Amino acid sequence: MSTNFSITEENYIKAIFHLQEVNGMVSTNELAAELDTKPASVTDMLKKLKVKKMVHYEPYQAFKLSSDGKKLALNIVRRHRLWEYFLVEKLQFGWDEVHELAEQLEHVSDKKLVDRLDAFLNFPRFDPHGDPIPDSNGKMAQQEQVCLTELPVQTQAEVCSVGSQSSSLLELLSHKHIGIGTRLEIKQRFSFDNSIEIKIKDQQLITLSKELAQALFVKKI
Amino acid sequence: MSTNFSITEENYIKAIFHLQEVNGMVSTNELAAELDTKPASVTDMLKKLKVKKMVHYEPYQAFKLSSDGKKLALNIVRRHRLWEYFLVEKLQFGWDEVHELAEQLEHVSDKKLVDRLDAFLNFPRFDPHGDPIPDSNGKMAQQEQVCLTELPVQTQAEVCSVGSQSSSLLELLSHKHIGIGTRLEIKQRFSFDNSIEIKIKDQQLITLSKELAQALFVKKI
DNA sequence: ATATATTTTTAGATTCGTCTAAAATATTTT
DNA sequence: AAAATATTTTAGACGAATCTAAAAATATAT
Ligand SMILES: [Mn+2]
Ligand SMILES: [Mn+2]
Ligand SMILES: [Mn+2]
Ligand SMILES: [Mn+2]
Repeated sequence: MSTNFSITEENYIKAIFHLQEVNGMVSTNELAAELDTKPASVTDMLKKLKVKKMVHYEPYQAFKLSSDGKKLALNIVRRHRLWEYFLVEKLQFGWDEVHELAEQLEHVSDKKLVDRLDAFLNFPRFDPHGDPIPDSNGKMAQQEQVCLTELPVQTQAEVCSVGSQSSSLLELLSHKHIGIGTRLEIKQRFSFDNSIEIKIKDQQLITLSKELAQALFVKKI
Repeated sequence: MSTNFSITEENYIKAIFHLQEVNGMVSTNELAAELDTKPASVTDMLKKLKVKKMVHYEPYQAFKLSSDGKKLALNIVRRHRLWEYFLVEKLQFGWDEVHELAEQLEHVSDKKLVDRLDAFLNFPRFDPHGDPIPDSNGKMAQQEQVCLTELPVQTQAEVCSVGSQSSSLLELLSHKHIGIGTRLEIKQRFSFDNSIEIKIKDQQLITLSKELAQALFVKKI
C-alpha cells in the first residue's frame, strides 16, 4: 500500500493539504511560497507526485491532493499534532516552542509508534494550538472554536487557538498576558477600527486591535 | 560550534564510534560492511568528515574519530538510547522492537528536547539492552555487566544485555524463555564444546551453546 | 625480491532535490 | 483582439550521496 515517501515529498503533501483547505485548489506559486522554494522546483515535484498518484495535476492548472494524498496528509498532520501534544504535556515545552520540533518528529513514520503514542497520551482530540488531531482512521473532531471577531458582546469564552505562530504575534500575546486557556469576556466593540475591549478575570479592561482579534480563536463557556 | 550534520554524516560518525571501541582504529572495508555500503562511498565520506574535522584520516590508513567527532558520536548514542528507553518504558514496546525506531528518532537533534526527555525519564543510566546512556556531558556509567562465559559455576546473575539484535538470536532466546531481567544460575560448564548448563528459577536445567553464551551479558546478584 | 592477493582510492555515471534563465502558456489590460 | 503582464514549465546545471569499474597502494606469499 503506502509506498515510501521521502521527507521532502511528505512536506510537499502536507503543504498542499493545508493550502487546499482554503480554496479547494492550489497554485504552483502559492505552494512555492509556502515551502520557501522556487516554482520550478514545485513543478518538478508535482510531476513526481502525479506519477505516485498523490495529486490531481495537469500542466498549467491548479491542482489538489488525490484521496490517497489526502489520507497521507492526514497521517502526517496526526503525527505532527500528537508530537506537539506530547512535547507540551509530557516534556513541559511551551505551546509556542513545539512547532519546529514537531516538523522533524512528524517524519518518523511508524504506525505502531504513532498509535502507541496516541494511547500513551490518552487519545487527545486537540493539539496545544487548539487544532484537531486526526485519529488513526484520519477522522478529526469538529473544531468548536470561533474567531474572536464573531463573538457577540458579553459572551464569555476561553482562548483555544491562534491563527499564526509568528513571533510578533506571540510577543504581543505574552505582553497582554493572553495564552491558550485564558478566559475572557467581550465587553465592547468599536466599529470605527473594529477593535474590541475584553476583560480577563481580575484584570483591567484590555483593548485588542482588529488584527489581533482576527488571530484569536476561542470556545464559548 | 557544532555545525549541522546530515543524517548520513551522523550515521557514519556513529558507526565509526562503535567500530573503534573494538580495535581503536577502523578500516574502510570494515566501515563499508557496517553501513551496508561500498568502500568507494566510505572514502568519499571520509574526505568530507576530515574537512569537517570529525576524523583523523590519511589516505590508505586506518582512521578514528577526532575528539569533536567522539563528542558528537556520544550525543547521537545518547539520543538513540534515550529514545529506546522511552519506547520500552512509556510506550510498552518490547526491547527487541525498538532499535529501528531509535535509528530514526536519534536524528532529531535538539539539545533542549533531549535533555527534557532525559529528565522526563528520570535520567536513566542504562537502555533496555543494558547499554549505558551518556549524560548531557557525554559521560556514561561503567557497565558492570560481564559475559556469561566469564562467570564461574554456581554464580547467580541477571541477564542485562545481548551481544547482537539479530532475529535469529532473538528467536532462540524467546524459545528458551530468556530475556532481559531473567535470573539464572550457572550449574556446569563443559569443556568439550564450551557449552553451559544453567538453571532459571522454577524451571529445568537448560543447555546453552558456546555461541549463545557469548551473546549473553549478565550482572551478578 | 617478485609475484599475487587484498585493500583503498579515483574516475565517471546516476538519482534526488534544488536552482537560474529562458521559453511557453494563461490572464489582464487597453 | 492585441499587447502587456503574470504564471508555469522546460532546459540545463549543481551538490549530496550513492554506485561500478579500473587504477593505485599496501600486505602477503613464494
Ligand atoms: Mn505545528
Ligand atoms: Mn499545532
Ligand atoms: Mn539500538
Ligand atoms: Mn540499545
